[in-house]
Amino acid sequence: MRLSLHTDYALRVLIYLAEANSRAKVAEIAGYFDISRDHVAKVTQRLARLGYIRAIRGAGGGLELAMDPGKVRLGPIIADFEGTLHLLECVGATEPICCIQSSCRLKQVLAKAQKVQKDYLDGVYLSDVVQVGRSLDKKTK
Amino acid sequence: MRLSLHTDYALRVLIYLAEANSRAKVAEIAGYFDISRDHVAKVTQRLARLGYIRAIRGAGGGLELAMDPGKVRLGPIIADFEGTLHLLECVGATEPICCIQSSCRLKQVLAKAQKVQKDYLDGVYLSDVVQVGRSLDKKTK
DNA sequence: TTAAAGATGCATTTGATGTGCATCTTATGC
DNA sequence: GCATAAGATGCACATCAAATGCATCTTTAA
Repeated sequence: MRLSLHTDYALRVLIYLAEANSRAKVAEIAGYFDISRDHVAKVTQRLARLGYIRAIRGAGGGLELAMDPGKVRLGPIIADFEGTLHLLECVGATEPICCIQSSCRLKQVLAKAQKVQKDYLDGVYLSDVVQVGRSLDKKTK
Repeated sequence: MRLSLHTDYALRVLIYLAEANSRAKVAEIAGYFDISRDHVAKVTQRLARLGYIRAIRGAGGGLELAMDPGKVRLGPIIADFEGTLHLLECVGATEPICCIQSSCRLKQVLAKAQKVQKDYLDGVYLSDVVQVGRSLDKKTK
């Protein structure tokens, strides 16, 4: 029931970029959150491939948000970074998994439980969780 | 985001007992679901301690529901078997975990996401997911 | 052409979960 | 009261995904 660290980092990177509102380097973000550079790099690659951020290589490069924070929903980001969202195996299965499946409605209940959460998160935007333009206390220049 | 197998088994045991509507042995349940006996035993111990079922030792013993299926909510069972339900560490923390915590509202959003799911599951009862009195197709015996 | 910055693959570590085994305790019935 | 049925419990090991660090490659601005 816990989200992976990658999801955590993905959200934090987006929040950082939204608040900084400018280009930032991987090393800078990693330093700010005191996380491994490698980790942040892997997360940002994925965020870039998914279209949330732009990664600019070369000197003077860095990362920037590629979308308006008011248009970035949290639900899909979490879904992208968490592989399966199924609470139990049977929820996503088309074939019967357990032998009482014919009678039990657990599957539908769990599917609904996932949906109410997903629906809520789909209604929350990046702009809802940040203070845009706030000046971040940079730890190191 | 996936529930542990113990939670899965706990729910299945309760469903089995509710449908069987009679005393059942650990070995019988394990056989029915084709699961390790040891696993079921551990789950049932916990269910017994939590008051959901009664475990009767000795010859002629077995397990029976200790509560009316119409009064057993799924939410608390899942919460009992899943240690932490916090989507991210910061959600359950009282101390600041990450350095943007002062400004970010991710914590509140994730807490709410958990709550909508929990609220839904709290409104679902064991009796909602079973067909009480249905005769189970016993595999053996 | 050099140096800055991100991209990528690999190898290793770690921790939680799952699994089986051995043994103990309790209760029933002859 | 002894033998047996059944659940309780602790220990050791296996397994797998997540996390982590390292080395190297690619792109691009100055």
